[in-house]
Amino acid sequence: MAIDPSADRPVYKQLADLIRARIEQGELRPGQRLPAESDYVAEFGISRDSVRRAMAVLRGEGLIDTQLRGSRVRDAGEAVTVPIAHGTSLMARMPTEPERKELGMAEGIPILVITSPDGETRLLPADQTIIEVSDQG
Amino acid sequence: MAIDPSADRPVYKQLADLIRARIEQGELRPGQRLPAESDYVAEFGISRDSVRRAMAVLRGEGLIDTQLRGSRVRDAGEAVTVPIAHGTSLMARMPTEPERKELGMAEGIPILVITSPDGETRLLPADQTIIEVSDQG
DNA sequence: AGCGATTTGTTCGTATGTATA
DNA sequence: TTATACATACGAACAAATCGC
Repeated sequence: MAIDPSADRPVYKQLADLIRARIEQGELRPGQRLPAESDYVAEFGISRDSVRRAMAVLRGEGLIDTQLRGSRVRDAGEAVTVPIAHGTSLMARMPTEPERKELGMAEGIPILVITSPDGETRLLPADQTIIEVSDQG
Repeated sequence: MAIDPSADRPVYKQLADLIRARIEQGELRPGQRLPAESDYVAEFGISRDSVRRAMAVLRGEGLIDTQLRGSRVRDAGEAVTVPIAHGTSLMARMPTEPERKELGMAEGIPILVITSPDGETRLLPADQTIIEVSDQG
């Protein structure tokens, strides 16, 4: 139930699993503030370092967003449906830190690299984009 | 050139920038072993904590892969071109830690979620996949 | 087969800085 | 201004896996 420091799985991953489950089960809803790091320290008797690692895992998964004021469950937000046409190719990767800053993206969000038949490329934040294959570009 | 602890940018991000530049410039090639954490500690006179944070940044960007034996520059590898047809929709996100383990993926690699017109979904590791829009699925 | 050295993984502690309420 | 909460950075210790001898 709680966290077992003697378990095989590291404490911070156990906590990440626990919080992730609470998010997926709707116990923590999008936009909602998570308890402070110190709350988790007190609740489970673990170090702040372990709590911060757990938060870093969840940020890396794009599940939470941490500002200076605390962490919140990320809102799925409104994704724009982008139509792409025949001959277009597409891939996804993580942005580098400078790219991420440039695009004003949160952590844990991939970018879509869309290459048109003419060779032109677009970078789109994946959390705001749904690709739909259409007849016409 | 080196790392300036008094700079605005955090030490670990400075180191990440430095190593990333070496990778992008080909000074560190795909498959090549990076210096050990202790080497960077000695080279720049920074803490191991900062070095590990820098490595975590680069792992999160999918640029390096760290095993117990050390970190290596990730090989671009062969991506399979997957054709998708009209009516298919697509999005990308980071896998959760359990998903990542399940799919046997390295850190810092997004997954492509492809939904066919019939509602069937496929999960594909983004580093092995290039999407190509074709007439026929 | 063993055994030590290397290297990363985890976890604690402490301290200081910075932004927000 | 004070209190809260996260960000960065140092140090220390031990565990676990791997490699070379």
